[in-house]
Amino acid sequence: MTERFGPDLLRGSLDLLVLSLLSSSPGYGYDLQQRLREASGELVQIQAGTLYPLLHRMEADGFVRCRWEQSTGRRRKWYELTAAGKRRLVSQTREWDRYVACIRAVLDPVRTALEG
Amino acid sequence: MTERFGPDLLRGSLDLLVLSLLSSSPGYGYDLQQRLREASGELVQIQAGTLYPLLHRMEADGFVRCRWEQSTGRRRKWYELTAAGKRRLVSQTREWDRYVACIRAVLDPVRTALEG
DNA sequence: CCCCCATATGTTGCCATGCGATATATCGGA
DNA sequence: TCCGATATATCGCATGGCAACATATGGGGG
Repeated sequence: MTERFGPDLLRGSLDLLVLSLLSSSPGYGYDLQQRLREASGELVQIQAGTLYPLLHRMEADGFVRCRWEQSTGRRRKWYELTAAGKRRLVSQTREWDRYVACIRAVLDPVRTALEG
Repeated sequence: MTERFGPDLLRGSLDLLVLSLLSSSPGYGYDLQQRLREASGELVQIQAGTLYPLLHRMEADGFVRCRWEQSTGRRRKWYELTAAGKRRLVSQTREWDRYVACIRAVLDPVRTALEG
């Protein structure tokens, strides 16, 4: 099994990943944790101590809205994207793409020197 | 002019970028700052308060070696990659590629839903 | 029936690091 | 002479991922 990615890498896109998961369908913390783990091929395992504060921040920023679900067995806090959250997802995705392209532009000359 | 990238994004690849620049040719702090600015199309402007500690860290880790150059006018501290630094560059590049591919894998389903 | 594990959410303190501000010094040109 | 670019360095702040810990409950096996 390949190693997990370090905090410094994750820092750049954890918000975006969660936004993206919520865009597929609403979810609660523990659920998002599993979905991310699965979707990333076990490579991104967001910790509880990271995820819950992150969700709280997003709620404070108005990107998600949440509601408690008590009826069906377990007590769960369901999150869904707001309109602002959807806009955020789009802009964050663009930003990420721009960033990746930019890094590639810096690395590529060296890369060809190394491999070519 | 497009906006600069935030600290959280930079965190994932600043080391790699500097390693990459030094792999092309040795350089001193201020020089690397300019080279990175240029190579990134003005998008990555590493601050002095970021760059110098970063270089010191890399030296402590044995990835670069440095020597003062006083003779030609200005006092400059030239850095070059060590063998460990070159190995580091290769492994960090691979790690970055793996990461980008992983994020893409998570984002792509949503992306097609948004745009397609 | 009880115990343990998975589920579920939360907080606390630690640590790494990018950044703005500040300090210091020198060179060259207006 | 003075100012801006060059050049290196450090300090304190804010951010956020993480391990550890706290708490609670549901369900299955012994």
